[in-house]
Amino acid sequence: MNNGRFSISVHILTLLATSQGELLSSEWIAGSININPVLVRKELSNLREHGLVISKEGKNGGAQLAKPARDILLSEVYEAVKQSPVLGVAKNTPNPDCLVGRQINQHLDDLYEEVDRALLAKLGQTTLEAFCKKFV
Amino acid sequence: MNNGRFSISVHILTLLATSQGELLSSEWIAGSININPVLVRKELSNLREHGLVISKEGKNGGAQLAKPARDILLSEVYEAVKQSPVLGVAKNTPNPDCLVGRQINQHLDDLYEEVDRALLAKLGQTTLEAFCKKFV
DNA sequence: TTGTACTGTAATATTTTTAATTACAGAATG
DNA sequence: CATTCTGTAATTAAAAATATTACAGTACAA
Repeated sequence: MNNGRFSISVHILTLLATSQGELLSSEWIAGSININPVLVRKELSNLREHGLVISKEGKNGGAQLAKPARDILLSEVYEAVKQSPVLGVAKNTPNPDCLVGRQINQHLDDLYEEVDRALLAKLGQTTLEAFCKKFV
Repeated sequence: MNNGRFSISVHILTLLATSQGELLSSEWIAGSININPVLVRKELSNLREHGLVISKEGKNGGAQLAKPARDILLSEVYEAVKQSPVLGVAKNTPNPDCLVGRQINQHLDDLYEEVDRALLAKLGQTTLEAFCKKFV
């Protein structure tokens, strides 16, 4: 769902934020997270599309933050990564001959969107900078 | 993660709540959700352990709510079903030689717990009864 | 101007997770 | 005592998440 990718993106952004604007390579980042560099590049690609990082190709290339850590909210990271509400999309195909079955997906989806808004509000309380300050 | 199971549990409870205390069989419930009856029995088993339903074995057996729908919060359903925070457990095994890698799992877990509390607070605003009233 | 060290991305394979199925013992009813 | 349920374990199948391989393209630097 969203999980692993959120963790990975936050990890990447934390590394970038704590590296004084230096360009970090996907290989180096992958070494810190301990995952495959291709996955890192995929996440960087996504973060780039969402305006959170920029990257430079070629020798001595790598990635850096697109804006100061204090201007990045964790809710933005979540939005960049999320594909569906945390509780998921109601995806069963219930029996349409049943009053409950016929309507449940709609009601669940409504509920899931509400929950997601609460979650975004919570994540919006923390900036990347504040998160990074926890690392001592 | 938690997703499919939460949907299924809410569906089950909605059926029970709208059935006037009648005992519903797992087969019947499975027909409304359109999933395998064994999965329904597994979820019922879990809901029973959490005091939300009671069931009766043998012929003409089935399940019913353990208490009135107005006394069941959706947060209770979520707690009955959840195995880990919505955003997951930080489960990578990052590089301990890296300042960020060494600490990130702890900080992510802290964050995920906070988020989960916000989510529970949100779900705690809705009773099963209120949810059922949406079905017309 | 060419070797080297990167990124970007597609395609494939592997692993993990989730859901479905099969199987059967035990309980309650009529 | 046959029938219709539940409860649960074990197995299989399907789906999703991750990892790997492969390689074209870009930039630097000697």
